[in-house]
Amino acid sequence: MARGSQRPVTVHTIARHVGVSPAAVSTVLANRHEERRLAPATVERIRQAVRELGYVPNVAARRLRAHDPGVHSMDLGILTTFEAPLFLVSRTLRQVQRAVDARSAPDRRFSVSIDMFHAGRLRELPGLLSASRFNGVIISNTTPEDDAFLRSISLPYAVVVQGRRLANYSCVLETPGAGGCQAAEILRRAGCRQPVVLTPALLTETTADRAEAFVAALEATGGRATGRLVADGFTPASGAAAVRAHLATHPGCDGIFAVTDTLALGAYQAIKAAGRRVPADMAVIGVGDHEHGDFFDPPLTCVGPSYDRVVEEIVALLFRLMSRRRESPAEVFVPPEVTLRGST
Amino acid sequence: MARGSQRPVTVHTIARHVGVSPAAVSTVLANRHEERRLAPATVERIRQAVRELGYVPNVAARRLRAHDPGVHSMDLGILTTFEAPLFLVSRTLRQVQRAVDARSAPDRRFSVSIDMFHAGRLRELPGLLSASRFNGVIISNTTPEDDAFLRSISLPYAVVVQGRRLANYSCVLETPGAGGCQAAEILRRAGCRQPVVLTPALLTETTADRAEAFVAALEATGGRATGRLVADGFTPASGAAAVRAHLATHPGCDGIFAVTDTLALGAYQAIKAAGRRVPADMAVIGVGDHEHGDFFDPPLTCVGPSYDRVVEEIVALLFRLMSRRRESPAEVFVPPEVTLRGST
DNA sequence: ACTTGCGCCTAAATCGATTTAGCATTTTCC
DNA sequence: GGAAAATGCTAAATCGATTTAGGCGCAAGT
Repeated sequence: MARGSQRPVTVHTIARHVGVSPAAVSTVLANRHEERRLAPATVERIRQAVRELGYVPNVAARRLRAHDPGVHSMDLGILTTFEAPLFLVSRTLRQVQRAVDARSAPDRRFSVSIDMFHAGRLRELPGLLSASRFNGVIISNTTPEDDAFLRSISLPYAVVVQGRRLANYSCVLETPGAGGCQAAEILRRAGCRQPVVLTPALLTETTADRAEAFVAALEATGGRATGRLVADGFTPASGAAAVRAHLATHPGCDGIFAVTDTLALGAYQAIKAAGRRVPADMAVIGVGDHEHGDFFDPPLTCVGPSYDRVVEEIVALLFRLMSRRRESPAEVFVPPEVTLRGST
Repeated sequence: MARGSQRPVTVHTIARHVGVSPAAVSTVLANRHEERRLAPATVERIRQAVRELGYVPNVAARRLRAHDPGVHSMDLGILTTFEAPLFLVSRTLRQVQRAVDARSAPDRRFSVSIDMFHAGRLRELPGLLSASRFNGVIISNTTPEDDAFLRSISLPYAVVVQGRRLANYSCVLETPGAGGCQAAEILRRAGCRQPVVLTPALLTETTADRAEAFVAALEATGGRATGRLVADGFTPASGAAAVRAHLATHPGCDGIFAVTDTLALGAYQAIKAAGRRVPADMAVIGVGDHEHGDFFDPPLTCVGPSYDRVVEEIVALLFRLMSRRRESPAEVFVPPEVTLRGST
């Protein structure tokens, strides 16, 4: 990459412009000109130059300088896409924070932040490759492009990947195949004859796996070839649209497995709007990734890993990686649990 | 604060320990020992020391060094509490990102992250005071303690505060009093005789204002003294518990104004569980801060500012502050809008 | 005249990691 | 045997901001 040509405006630039030393500029920027007795006229000239030249402080430099050598500080990141809903991320964050609070000490500080990238463009996240932003990260909601990118490189710090298997990283994910099978089983027992799976167009590895396992399980138990509904996005609105269209052409449909809960929420609306009832006319299963699935009407039956278990594993793994340097990558599978509620 | 005593493990520490130069250590850490022809034995000794001494790279130093002087980079932060739900924050982030994407150029890069603090402990957020983390921030969901802290200091960079008025900062908030009045008016028109307001125990300035304005408006229009339900937290479960208890003792209650939508969701459940109907037996109003209010059953009537408008204003203000240094603080009020849906 | 003190400012070190230029050896090759 | 090449490493500069120790000139005090 070609380096930019214009040099940035630094304290030196300003100092030269005004005809003082960088020390004077720094003093003014920190508002310590009184105690260090700079002449008011000088202060004003410096302030003027700062404004005119559009000075922007370099946070990395400030941080390096301000850094207390006696304090270990660790920067942790939770990386996810803009496109994904944040419920899950917020639970991850809370757990990470709990872990961090427990481990913090006067000489050991952590900072945790959520950074987002556009789906498929993880590689553009600044500082990821140069290892100049984080000491450890949790990566979730990646698309296949992002996965390919991750596979092609090796990040030189602690990384835990959530929801997919990448050979060179530590991963935590739902036991492959399990969720889809359980959903198929529940719908079969509920007597559904024409169940379908509802997925977003953009699949992550986990959602794709759930859908495939579901279809495979149905076929294995002698079910008929079931439809596969594809919603435009992850939102309830797109879920509702997909279900509405399906019901119009397939009135016999009597069961839906939604691979994300927000889609299930949309399905509810379309089903009710079509004059049907959940679960009497149609059973619905979600995966428990919506914070408030229990407050859906009726409460949503789910098959999916306990998210708290998943996050616990992730956090434990992350801290293990950070303390022992160079542990070989681990794979942790969390089996999905069945939460039977009112929708089946 | 006393500085820690132990010096951190740096490349120098390792270099001294192994008996090589820091350059060699750095080379190994970057995995460039092949191209720079370090002896395999040396590489192994360095790796060993890195592991033994528990080296943790200093990200600030790396970033400073890796920094391309031709590229302006701006670090933006969205600061919020752990306790607050993330729906809103994620919308803020999306808007900020859109603004940032539009302004990015080869010589101008932004990074946006969400950083969280414990309610009331904003002051502990690392780098906030030393200005060594962000070039600009959006602060939301602060508690009165945090507000007091913010009032007592002056952050030397671009700051926009959401949802409260602080004299020395730029703020964007709902027009005070408006939301509560509108809610009262809607419930009055719906013929409610015993409306209550449902709030979490921990109030932000905005939620407190809504509740107060609501009670005041009811009293002003000759309504009777109305109850005030206090839920333990923000969750649907705590909302449901509060409403359940209230209905048991006040069977005549026929309207609820919930100052957050998650509480409204809980209210729905308690109402339905008590064998009542929304809106026939009881009207419910929320504030439109839940992403999926339209998919509640029935869809939730809301009075609240268009969140997108709020965020638009915030983002515009933030970028104005960052480009023009030292603009005097602005206050922007966004009037709440009424979204009539099925719950009233 | 000589110190003392004040007002105003600067030089240089520092934070930690990385890279470029280059220095000693040793080996290879004609 | 001597030049050229390869091997294995280091010194020092650099990124940008901040702080400490201290310098220089001038006025006041003795």
